[in-house]
Amino acid sequence: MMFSTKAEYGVRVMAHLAGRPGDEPTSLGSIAETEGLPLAYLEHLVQRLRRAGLVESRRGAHGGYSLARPAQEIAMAEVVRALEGEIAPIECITSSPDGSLVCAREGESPCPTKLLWTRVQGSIVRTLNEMTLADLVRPTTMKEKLPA
Amino acid sequence: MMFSTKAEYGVRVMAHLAGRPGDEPTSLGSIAETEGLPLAYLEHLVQRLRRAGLVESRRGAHGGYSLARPAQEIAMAEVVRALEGEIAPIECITSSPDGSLVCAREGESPCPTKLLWTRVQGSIVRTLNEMTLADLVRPTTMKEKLPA
DNA sequence: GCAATACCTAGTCCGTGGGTAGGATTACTT
DNA sequence: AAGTAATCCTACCCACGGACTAGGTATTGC
Repeated sequence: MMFSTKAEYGVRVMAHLAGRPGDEPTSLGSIAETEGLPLAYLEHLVQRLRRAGLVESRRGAHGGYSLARPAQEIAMAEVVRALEGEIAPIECITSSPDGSLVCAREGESPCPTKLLWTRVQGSIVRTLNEMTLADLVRPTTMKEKLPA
Repeated sequence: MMFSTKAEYGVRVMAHLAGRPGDEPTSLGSIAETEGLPLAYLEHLVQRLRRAGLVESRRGAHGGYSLARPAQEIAMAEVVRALEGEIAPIECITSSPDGSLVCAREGESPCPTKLLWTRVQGSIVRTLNEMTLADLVRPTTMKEKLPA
């Protein structure tokens, strides 16, 4: 697999929060329980989400987490990036501040394989940007419903 | 990074082979030297490529490796799959024999996140299938040439 | 004050990536 | 026949990160 459980669990937490439309925060404990995920581990992940400004927290009793923005304004690329770090298929491909793709292997003859990895990265980032959290909680096209 | 150096190095080896159009095999030693990669490690990778039927080998003196098929008939998805194993963004998403995508988490309520990962996988596999080895050695569009 | 929660730091365990080492086999060359 | 250049194969090693666990501190509601 190419993404770790950090992305998997983290996305599930976000989807869970998006499903609770009330502005009352949801405790991580309840999320961990209903999702069947280890609480202590989720704490790490949700911190990443918080530092990225994707969720807000309220401490103390009846505290918990809630989305920092409406679900349809949260691109999945942000979520995955917050959880996994920069999205790059291989190390030598990273995106510079201006958004263009850079090959880290500088002086060398430009890797003939650069074209491949840039395209792969492009397609990943594009699909991740096209989807928002809202698409997860109420899927846009449900045509591929599983047969019995 | 989402793919390991297995994919990176392996693709470079394939691109190297594609650049040597003669049917004389190329020794791994010379590839390792010109590409600046560790020979002993490449030996492992190239075995995967061989077992996948992507390269052919000739043993003994003046032996080496050559492409099993013309470069334009080798989809990069095959290469990456041979090197990295099944292409799946996360563990629960895998492709069944008939090509459809399956969520491993069976009885459970189908992960609401499935839609996300299937799309991501779909876009990766699609771009990887659209490109062939030939595209790497003589890129189709060379517009994004690096500035001095 | 007490309980429930978020927050923080540290540490553990284990698999895998990224190699090395060393030999066995095969085939060309002389 | 010997030597040598290569593939092939098995085994091993080490460091790093993923996937947690543990234990404490700070904050808030009741």
